[in-house]
Amino acid sequence: MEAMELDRISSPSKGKEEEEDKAKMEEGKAIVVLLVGVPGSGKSTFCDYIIRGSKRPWVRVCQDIIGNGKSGTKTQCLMGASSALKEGKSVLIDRCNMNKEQREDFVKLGGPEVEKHAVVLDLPAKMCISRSVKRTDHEGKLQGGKAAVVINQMLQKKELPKLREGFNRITFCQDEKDVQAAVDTYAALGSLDTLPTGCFGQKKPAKIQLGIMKFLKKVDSPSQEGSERNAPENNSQNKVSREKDCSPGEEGNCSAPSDHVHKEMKHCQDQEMDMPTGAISSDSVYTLAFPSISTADFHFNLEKACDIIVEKVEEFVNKVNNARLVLVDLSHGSKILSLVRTKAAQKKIDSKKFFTFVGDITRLYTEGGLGCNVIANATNWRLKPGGGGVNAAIFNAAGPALESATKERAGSLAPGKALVVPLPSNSPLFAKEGVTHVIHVLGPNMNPQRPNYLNNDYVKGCKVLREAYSSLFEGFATILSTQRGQSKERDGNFFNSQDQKIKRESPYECERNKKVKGLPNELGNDVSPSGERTDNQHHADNGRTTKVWGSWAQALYHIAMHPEKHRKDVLEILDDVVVLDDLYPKAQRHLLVLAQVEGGLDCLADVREQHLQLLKTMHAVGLKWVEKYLNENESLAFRLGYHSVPSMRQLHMHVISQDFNSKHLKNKKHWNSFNSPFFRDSVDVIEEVSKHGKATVKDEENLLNMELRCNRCRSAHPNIPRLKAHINSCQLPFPSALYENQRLVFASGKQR
DNA sequence: GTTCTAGAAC
DNA sequence: GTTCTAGAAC
Repeated sequence: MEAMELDRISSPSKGKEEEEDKAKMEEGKAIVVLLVGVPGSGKSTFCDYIIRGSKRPWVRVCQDIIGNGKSGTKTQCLMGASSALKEGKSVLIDRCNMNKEQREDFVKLGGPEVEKHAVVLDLPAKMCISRSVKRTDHEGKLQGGKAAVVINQMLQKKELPKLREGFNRITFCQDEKDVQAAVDTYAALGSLDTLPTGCFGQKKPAKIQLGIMKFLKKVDSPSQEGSERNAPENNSQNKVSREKDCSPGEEGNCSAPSDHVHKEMKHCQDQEMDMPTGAISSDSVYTLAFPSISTADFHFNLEKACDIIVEKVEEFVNKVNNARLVLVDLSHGSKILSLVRTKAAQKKIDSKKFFTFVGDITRLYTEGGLGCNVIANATNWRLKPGGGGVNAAIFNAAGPALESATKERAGSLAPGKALVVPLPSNSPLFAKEGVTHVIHVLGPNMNPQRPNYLNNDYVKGCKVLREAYSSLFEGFATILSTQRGQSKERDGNFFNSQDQKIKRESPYECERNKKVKGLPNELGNDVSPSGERTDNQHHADNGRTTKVWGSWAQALYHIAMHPEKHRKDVLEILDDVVVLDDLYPKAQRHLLVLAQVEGGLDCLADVREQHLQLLKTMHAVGLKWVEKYLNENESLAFRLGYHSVPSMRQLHMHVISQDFNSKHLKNKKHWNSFNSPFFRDSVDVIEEVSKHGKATVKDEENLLNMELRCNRCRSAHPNIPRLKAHINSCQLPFPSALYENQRLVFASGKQR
């Protein structure tokens, strides 16, 4: 009797209709849905609702009753699921499935023909415990006081599912609304319907501020505040970065950065690569791995090729943040890698953004621990598998999915061109390696045995090779501009990407819109509301970032261009700077020193070595005003600096007193824009530009969103009013770094 | 009920 | 950049 093993609830269709449904099933894909959740999270109810309302035949496999109505084993569940799949039914796996090990055999069920989904019922522990404690009729006999102990133990070991375990789709439910939405989604699924792949419903990790609230309730009393005051700044920084490493939904239950990062960093030490310690973790960085183009089978001169690689890499890395390039070669003794490393070091290319790596480009993640979203393929003009080198390896590793996806887009490729191909999710390269795109690129050929032979014409050859790398990196840039702006529907979870902030109502639309409204992305190219690039509005020229500035963001630009027309608004007009009070001062004294240059010097990212003198002038003018203000009120202290990513166009330096006593300081962004690394001290900017020809900008969104800490004692505060109340009276010294290098300017003889 | 935050609109 | 305001947090 089936009911003994499987809690089968058939579709509402009966007789003839059932036959029809069965026939349809043979065309559509069956789905295995693994429920993931502790007892009391509502897994059984979830299944019941789906089965009750669904047009698709479902079978619920419940470990609690699979042993003749009693608790059974995982193997019994696997067998039950397998036989249901053979009948063309979709399966709901109703067991806790709390860790990867528990899930892995289910993910293999039915092979690639069967879709594997996970639905995570990540409801508040309190709720699950209270449900379990109350119930008296639980199938698994887990009820009463025992439930609380078991649930707490399970939660300690909780391991949220990842796409890389082999799931096509993961839905995270963190409240009843989410659960209802997931039920509706699955219940509405007809036999032929499929659901989009990727992670859905992940929300922001537990807010840092919540933790602070709990903390403050216990310790925010005058007598105890000292201990917090003494907390070194580093601790707070570390705390934030660690919490950002949490998987979404972990609610502070995280322990360490992902295994992947460990693996990668360990690998860095083992491998022949110049990736420094402290390099950007792949958690947050889009990575393109590429082989040397044309130097293998196409016999292109190595020296010349290396020069071009370094030249093109330099161009690209100057344009982007938070993306990196990796030159990959199979051979440990690769001459090309060592040449490129040397040249890159000479050019002082940021080794966080570019490094070399020895390994198989098709197994960078699984064998090398290096997560790469995009890989480049040195292909042939027919865009076909074969040839023996990288091209054969990539087509082979990616399976037929890549070949057909490529064919859909182009039939051939000219030398110097590149073709971006999104990798279908059924490609093993996507599933195992986390590669979302392959960029085919064709370089110049110096091999008489191959097509398009250039007969040693290196003038033309170098031109084509340059073009090839430009096309490749532009292709990568296009991926960045769309992937960054849009949701991470496909690859959102593979490398545990940061910035998984998704809104409640319509996660993907909102995320996309937010990016449009927000700061420019790394290339300075915004994304239109439809998610497409609007090239008529955005462009990058000569490495300078550009973006569209709203009308409200133009005010400073107009003043800089025509200061004489704004005499009433400005304090001082000099040859190349204009000084004015900030219209909404965030402190007792807050003025702006505005660069009076034409040609679109809009922000710190646009600053180059040629602007060094201007930066020094701006600093000197700022100091002159500071001196004046200190004469008026010697109790003040000042910082001079820039916002990493300003809201207003035209390079401007803030000169701001550190009291932050202002009615205009209203929100977290205001505070953190002056009191986190987002604020770049002018002295540091000048030093960076004179040493490296450009300034560091820290434009991570989380900097503006980080917890609120006193700029003197670094104590944490739950909200702006509380912070303001605190800073109003805090007299402790500023963090020591501010006293170095004259970052903090105060009246001589006065220790602030 | 009041305070506060954060997203949308400008 | 600010203002407005819904709704979350208290």
